[in-house]
Amino acid sequence: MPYRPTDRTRARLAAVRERIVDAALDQLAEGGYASASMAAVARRAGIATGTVYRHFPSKVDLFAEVFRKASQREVDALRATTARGEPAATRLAAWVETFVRRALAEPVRAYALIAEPVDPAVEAERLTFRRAYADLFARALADGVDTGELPPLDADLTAAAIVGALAEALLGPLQHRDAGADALVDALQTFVLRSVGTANAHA
Amino acid sequence: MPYRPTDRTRARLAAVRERIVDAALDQLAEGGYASASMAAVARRAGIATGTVYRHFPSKVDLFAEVFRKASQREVDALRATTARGEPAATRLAAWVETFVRRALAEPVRAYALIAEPVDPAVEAERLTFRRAYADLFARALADGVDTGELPPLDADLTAAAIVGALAEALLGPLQHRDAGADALVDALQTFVLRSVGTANAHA
DNA sequence: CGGCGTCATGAATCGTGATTCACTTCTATA
DNA sequence: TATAGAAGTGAATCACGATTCATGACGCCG
Repeated sequence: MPYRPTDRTRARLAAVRERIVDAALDQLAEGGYASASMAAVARRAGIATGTVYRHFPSKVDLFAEVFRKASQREVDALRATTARGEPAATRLAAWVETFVRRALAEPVRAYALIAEPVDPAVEAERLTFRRAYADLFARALADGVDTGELPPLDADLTAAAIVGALAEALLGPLQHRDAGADALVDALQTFVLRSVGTANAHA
Repeated sequence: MPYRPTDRTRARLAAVRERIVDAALDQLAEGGYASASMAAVARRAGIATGTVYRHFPSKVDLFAEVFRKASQREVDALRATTARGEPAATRLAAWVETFVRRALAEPVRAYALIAEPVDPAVEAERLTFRRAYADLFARALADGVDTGELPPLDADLTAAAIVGALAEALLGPLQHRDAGADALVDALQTFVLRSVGTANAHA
């Protein structure tokens, strides 16, 4: 029984794996998916190309994890801004603001996560990103409908529509740093709150 | 001066060019962008691969024209449903219905036009598609604001958001033929009309 | 320490599909 | 009809980046 990875080794491997995912995220932030070749990711992680394949069987698998991690991070950021008890309108407004400001702060990464063309197989994984958002919104919407705060609506469809609206509305601003973030936040909050039947735009 | 293309020849060349574009559109409808290789388009048009290059310098140029033609066709379909004098709410509701039903009728093509991953350079051209829609909506919104029918809003941003909302909300239904079209139309009309501050969902 | 796997390496391989080009077939004139 | 060029052809070329794999280095156990 000449070999059995020890804890120390196992920990080092896990660290490398994480370094690869982080490198991929950084690469996305810097040059988008187009720049995220396996060679580029490996170089950034400080390892050889082939080593990436000791941790992920394929590029698709790697980016599945990358998108999963990014989704988690973004959704956590939204979650942190409000608690479940607060009025639905307040929560939605806060989420829109956070979503927009975070996207504008990291436009290249946001574009890669939201809309940049990726391989079809990776596209499927990117859906986790949008779905994670949509789920969050859908739950808040359903709560709002239950409490009578919001009028009846299809929570899942509406949530998807909201996510699509935010993404599309951001596409222009993500490329050309034109309008002020404040105005953008304001206009999108108004749009979203109206879309769910809440007139009072600002809680 | 031994050769100079005659009118007859010029017309035949134009016809071939158009046949190529139509073949590309058909290919999109049948197998999406993923299936639309230059060889496949050429085969469908009944010509050799190299011949395509006598009409378009590159695949990007070909698909620029393809998306332009598709956009024109779709936007014309929306335009045909309403006239400029009608109430903004009526027009929006009609457009949503037409948009959704046309997409559901040709899901593969709709997916290719709306969301399928494409080469980055082609992606830029696909924006013409979304932009054409957004422009149409933006003009109607601006009119509605002018007449006082709609509350003040950023017409361009709102139009983009609406297009994004429709596209995203359709993604699920385009893949899995699950819910009924009627319910989808209804929910999206409600969403859109609310989002522009018009409570009376159905004109 | 000695030897058995693992791990890491990165150059070479592979697959894919756009693009090219040497050649053939037409078209339009004299 | 003969000829200069244009149009059509499709197999070969090319580019590109994911993936593989022969080789060397290292960690683990007796």
